[in-house]
Formats: sequence, structure tokens, C-alpha cells
Amino acid sequence: MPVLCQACEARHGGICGALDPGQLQQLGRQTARREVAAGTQLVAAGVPADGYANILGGVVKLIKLMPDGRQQIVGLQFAPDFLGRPFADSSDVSAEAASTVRLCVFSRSALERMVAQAPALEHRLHQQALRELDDAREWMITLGRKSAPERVASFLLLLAAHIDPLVPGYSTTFDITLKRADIADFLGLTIETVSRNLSALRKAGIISIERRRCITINDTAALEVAAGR
Amino acid sequence: MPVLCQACEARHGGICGALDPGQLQQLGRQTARREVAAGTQLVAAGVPADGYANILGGVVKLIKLMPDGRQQIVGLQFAPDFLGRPFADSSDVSAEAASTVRLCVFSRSALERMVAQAPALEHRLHQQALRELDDAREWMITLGRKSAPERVASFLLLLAAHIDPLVPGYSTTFDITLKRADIADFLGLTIETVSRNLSALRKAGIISIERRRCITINDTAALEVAAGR
DNA sequence: CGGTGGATTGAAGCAGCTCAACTTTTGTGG
DNA sequence: CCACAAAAGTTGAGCTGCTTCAATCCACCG
Repeated sequence: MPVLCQACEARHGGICGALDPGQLQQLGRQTARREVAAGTQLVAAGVPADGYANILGGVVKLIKLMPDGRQQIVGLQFAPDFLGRPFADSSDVSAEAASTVRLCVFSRSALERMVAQAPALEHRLHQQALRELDDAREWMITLGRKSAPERVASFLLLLAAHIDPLVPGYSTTFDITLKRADIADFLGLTIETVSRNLSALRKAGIISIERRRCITINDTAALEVAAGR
Repeated sequence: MPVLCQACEARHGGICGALDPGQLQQLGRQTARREVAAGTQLVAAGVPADGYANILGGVVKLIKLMPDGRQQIVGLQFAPDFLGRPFADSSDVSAEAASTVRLCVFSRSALERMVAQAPALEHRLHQQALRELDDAREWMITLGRKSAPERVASFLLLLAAHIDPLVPGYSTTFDITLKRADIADFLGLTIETVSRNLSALRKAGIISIERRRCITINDTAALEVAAGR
């Protein structure tokens, strides 16, 4: 088993966990590690994608754009998520690195070859699609029915839950990788409203903020209440 | 091939399209047709589901509920969609018939047996999950970034596109199966705002409304503009 | 140390909500 | 089949929470 894959699989179930050592080695020969800077466009909506990737580290934004420029972040992806749209020439969402992102990239044909050999691989992809569907629907209630304070609290909990794949449950101290504008686009709010509500949580003592990017959650239970569940 | 399945498959790709005639017949022996009234709970969130179904006709609401009673409809399903959460004991969304719904129901074990025999069946389920994911993300931009008038117009277009699986593109005349309260829960608005904006579209001549339930789209292009794309 | 981009804070405006009255449709029993 | 009740929908008026617009602040970097 390639050393890289060991590190990758140590986390909870990347898709490669479906492969046996031989298959893993075969795929390993067709993959490349890459590190991209924050802001890099990884997938362009409507443009045929050249390949796929597994996320080894960092945060990826999934973005949908309206013709007039309004935009909505429809999902965040973290290690060890699979990045790309299987079985389609192009995706209708764009993906952009929100932080420095480490990727394990491979071609479309390489993936298709592996799927043909290992049906369990498609099962893993299917499971991830179902998980993303659950996440998307969970976020729909946030966008449709929660107030601004509840949305901001929900966002902090979501980030705390996923930012470090090695920490089970919530991380208590972490960097918000996203800019305020990204948070606003994720929450369906304006940057001013996001800022005001972060300040409110800070003043309430529920969180602490250092240097505007580093968050400490002082009271997880209170934050959950503030998030509306 | 069972006669029932012919009618079902005539529509665009229900999951059974993945089966050969022999497999179809085998599955056919383990299925039952059922018709349920509007309002019937089909899947309860968090409760182990006894089985799955294909939708043969009607509209199904997928609902998420907050502890304090606020609710959000996170999706609508139409024929020939598959209903249920594969590979999980329970779903975290509830499903309820929004109209009289005709179903082709089968047990969990029946589905699992067929999946084991026909890998193409899982591929179909996977494709539907990806389609639902696309739909959910498309709706997230509606919830997060569109104004009330845009949301109402978007809803009418969504309904027109799916209400009759035999009509390609948009139906021009159809019944809104949903109550105003359902529409509000789908759009993240109140019933009053939904009502006002339907009236506005009617006064603008873009749609006509008869007996409060039957909609005619007079100007599809104008409705698309009103929907924000 | 000064410049730049992102973040915060304040004040005013407005879109959608709440509350309330009324209308239309649907359902039920005589 | 009609009378009546209940449910669903519409419309209006006032209010609230988020946005908009504007000024200021702060971290980072040459």
C-alpha cells in the first residue's frame, strides 16, 4: 500500500478505502499529489472537467452563481472528501480552494477504470453522494427557516465539526479559513450581518475571537442552543 | 415484462430500467401497487423504514422539522422517482403525500437482493442521488439569495417542469397540488407572502389562476425572467 | 511607517413578517 | 340538495430584522 494512501485512509473512509492493496497500488501509479493556494479555481461550472481529486487537507467551497452576480456557497468540502462530479462531463457548481488545499488528483479515465474493476468503489461514491445530499438538505433548513443569529451559530458548529478530520465531534479552537464574504455567501446574509452576529456571540461570552480569524468556542452547549437545536 | 413495469418504464428512467426482463419479473413478484391519500405520512424521520417505493404518480413532499416546529420542505418528488434512503436504517427527512400518490412498494430486503444481483441498479440509484443533490443545491440558491417574487416564480417553473412526467419541458396548465402553507415551507416564506406574490404574477398577466389551485402560465419567458434567470 | 484590503460599527431604509379582518372553497349533516 | 361550519386563501396595516450605505478600525506587508 502506498505510504500516501495510508495517511489518507487513516481518516474516516475516503473512497479509496474500498480498494484492496493491489488496486490501491495501481491507482497510486495514476495519481499525483498537488498543493494549491487559496482562491484557486478547482472546478468551473459548465466546463468539462479534466479529472477528479481526493481532498487531503484544507477547505473547498462549492459555489453557484446567478447571472446577475449574486452567489451562494452550496457546500464546503473537507478531507477526505472526493471532489468532482462522477459520470458527468461537467458540473453545474464551481469549486474553489478556500484555504491552501492539498489534493490527490487523478484522471477521469483512471477513476472509470477503477470503478469498472471495483464495484465497491462506486458504492463508496454513492455513499458520499448520499451524505452530501443529507448535508445539503440540513443546510436548506438553515437557509429557509433560521434567523441570522441562528445561521451564524450553525456555521460555527459546522466548521468546528469538520475543520479537523482527526478530531471527533467539535474542535474548540480553530481558524475560520473563510473570509466574511464567503461566510455571507454560505449563510445567505451580508458580511455586515455576519460580523454583527459574530460580535454578539463574542460579547455573550459563547465564543472568543483572536486576530479576526481564530475562533475559540467557550460554551458548545450554548452555541448549539443559539443555532436552534 | 410485467405490464405495470412497462407503464412505469415508459417514463424517463425509473430505477427499474436497469433490470433485464427476468430480473424485472422477479422483482415484480415482490412488489405491490398502492394508492395513498394526500397527507399520508410515507417516511418518518429517524424511524427505521420498512421498505422503499417507486412513485408512479402524484407529488411527495420531503420535510425537515426543527424542534420548535418550524419546518422546511427540502424537496419534492414526482414519478418516476425512487422514494427512500438506500443503505440506511432510517432517514433524517420525513416524506408525506402532497396529493393522492400511486406507489410501487417493495421491502428493503427485496431491494438489497436485487442490488446484489444487478450492479446496474445501484448505478441508477447513485444517478438519482446525484440528481437530487443537484436539485437541492439549485434550491439552496433560491433560499439563500432570491427575493420573495423570484422564489414564487421559481416554484411555479419547478412545478411546471415536473408535474407531468409525460410532458417534456414546462406544462402550461396544471394544478398546484400543494397548499399555500406547503409552498411557504418550500420557499422559506410565509403563506401571506406567497399569496401576495401569486396575485402579483396574476395581475401582471404572466399567469392565470382558477379556483385557487389551477395555474395557467401565459408567458413562460416572463416567468423565467421573474424567477431570476 | 504608511498603504491596502478585510472587518467592524452605526444609522437609515425597506422587504417580508405579524396580526387581523374578510372572502372563497370545501366538507358535513339535516 | 341546501345550510352551515370549518378550513384555506386573500388583502390590508403596522412592525421588525436584515440590508444598504457610509465611516472607521485593524491586521498585514512592503
